Amino acid sequence: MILCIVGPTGVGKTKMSIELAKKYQAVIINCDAMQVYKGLDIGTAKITESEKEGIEHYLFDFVDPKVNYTVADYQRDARQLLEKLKGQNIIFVGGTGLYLKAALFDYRFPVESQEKKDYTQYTNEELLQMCLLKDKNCQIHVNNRKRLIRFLEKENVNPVEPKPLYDALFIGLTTNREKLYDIINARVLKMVDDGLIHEVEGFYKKGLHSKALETGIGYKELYQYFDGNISLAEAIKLIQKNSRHYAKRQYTFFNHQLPVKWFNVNYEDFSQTILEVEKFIQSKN
RNA sequence: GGAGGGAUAGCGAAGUGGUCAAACGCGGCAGACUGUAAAUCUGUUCCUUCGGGUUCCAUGGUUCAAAUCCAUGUCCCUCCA
Repeated sequence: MILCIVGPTGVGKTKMSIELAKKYQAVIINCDAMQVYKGLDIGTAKITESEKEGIEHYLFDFVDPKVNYTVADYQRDARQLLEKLKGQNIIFVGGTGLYLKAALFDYRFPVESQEKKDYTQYTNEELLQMCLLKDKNCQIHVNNRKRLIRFLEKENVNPVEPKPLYDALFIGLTTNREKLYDIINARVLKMVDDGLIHEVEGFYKKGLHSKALETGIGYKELYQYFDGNISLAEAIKLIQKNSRHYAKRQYTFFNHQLPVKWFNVNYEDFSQTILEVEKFIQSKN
C-alpha cells in the first residue's frame, strides 16, 4: 500500500505520517524538496530523531546543500526506493506536489542536451516567438522567461496527462485559511526561537550559495538580512508571508494536479482526524 | 488661543474641473505548471441579476460636468503661543 500525505506547509502532515506509519507498520519517504538537504533542519521543519519514534525514514537529510537536487533526481531516487521496498507499506509525506507526481506518474523527462545555449541576448518577446515556432500551441506566458528557455532546451515529451504508475492514495490535510495562516505565522516565530538564525548563519559564514539556500523559505530571507539589505524584523515578516503564499500555491497544485481526498484537521482532538483518515483508507482496501 | 498641512477603495499612495470606478505598490483571492517547484509566472480585487448601481470624511453650494472649486462642520498632524 502506498499512501501520500499532502497539504500546505504547517497543517500537520508529519504528525499524521507517524501515526499512520505506526498503525500500518509503514516506512516513510519524504517528498519535500527542501527536507532532502542535510543541515536545513529548523527552517524546513524537518522531523527530529525522537519524533520519528523509531520509524524508518527515507530521502530525508541526505543531499549536500551545495548540490542542486532536482525533480528528476527525486524521481530516480524515489522509484529506486519503491523498487527496493516493494511489498511494504509506504507513506510519502511532504509538500512538493511535483515531486510526488514525477515519482508516481508516468512523468518522463527529456534527455538534457549537453550544450546549453546562451539565451541572454534574446528578449522575452523573441524567446516566445522561438517557442511558438517550435510549437504553435505553446501557452507559456511571455514574462515567464525561465519556462520559455526551458521549453527551447528540451525535446518535446508526452504532452498528454501522465498516467499513474503506482496505486497510491492521496490524503490531503487542510484547515480554514485563517487558521492555517495563524499556524504558519506562529511556526515561523517558533523556528526563530528554536535557532533558525543560528542555523542559517552557519551556512552564510561558510559562504555557501546554492539553490537550497537561495530559494528555500527561511533561508533566502535571512541571507538578505545577513547581507544587510533588510532588518531582522523584516526578514521574519517576509518568511511568514512567503510561507503563506507558498501554502496557497500548494493548494492550487494539489487541487488541480493530483487526486487528493481532503480531510479537515481537528486541532483540538487530532485523534479524530486520524480516525477519519483510517476509515477512508479502510474503505479503499 | 494663533498659523499652516491633511482626510481617496482592506492598507499605503497618486490624481487638483470632463478621457475617473479612480494610476501604482502592498495585502487578499483565484489560476498555470514536464529538470530552480519552498521555484517561476499569470489573472483578479466597491456592489451587480452584467443592463447598470453607489463611491473619494460629512452636509450644503458653484457648474452642463466635482475626488478635484467654495462654505460650514468633524477628525488628524506640524509649528507658534
